[in-house]
Amino acid sequence: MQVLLILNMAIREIFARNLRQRRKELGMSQEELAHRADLDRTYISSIEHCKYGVTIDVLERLANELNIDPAELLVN
Amino acid sequence: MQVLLILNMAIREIFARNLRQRRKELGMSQEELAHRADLDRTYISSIEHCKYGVTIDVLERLANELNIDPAELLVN
DNA sequence: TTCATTTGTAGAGAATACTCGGTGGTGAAA
DNA sequence: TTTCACCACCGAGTATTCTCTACAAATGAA
Repeated sequence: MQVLLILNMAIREIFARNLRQRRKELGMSQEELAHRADLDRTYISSIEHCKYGVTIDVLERLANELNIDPAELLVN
Repeated sequence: MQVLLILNMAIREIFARNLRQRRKELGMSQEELAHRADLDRTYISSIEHCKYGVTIDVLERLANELNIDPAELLVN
């Protein structure tokens, strides 16, 4: 049952969870990540709350600053 | 040299190449893929030509119809 | 060649991503 | 308590994605 729930998790949630987790792993604030990826601070907060479906361009910039492969941010 | 070029390929191009390759592997037309993913046909053509940076929501729907993991469409 | 299928491209409009300025809340340290 | 760093959220505006219609070029089979 738990498995099914995880498998059905929408991609926004997967991305949000991976983003926040990786950001915290690096001890980086939303503000710092936003600045480095040339994005707005409030936008980082928004996507970590699944408010928007980010474009792959933004995903790439975030992955670059998080020293992670873009695809990694989408794996469940 | 070839390696550097591939590594520097923008994510739109990586996605475009993977999408077209996987679609053709399944013998699926742009029209059929568009219909199944509930997208416009001309839009499929556009993204295979890197005209837009797709959202992860669209990426997910395409991956679903191509029987592939969303992350796979972003691996180089 | 001829016909059918598929694909490329352009333009206009609707939908949504993304920016920007501000307000307030939480928890930890002084 | 006060201060500070970090975060959630709210409009409102700008930029871009995505839809739709139309037409033309390419491709392949008969």
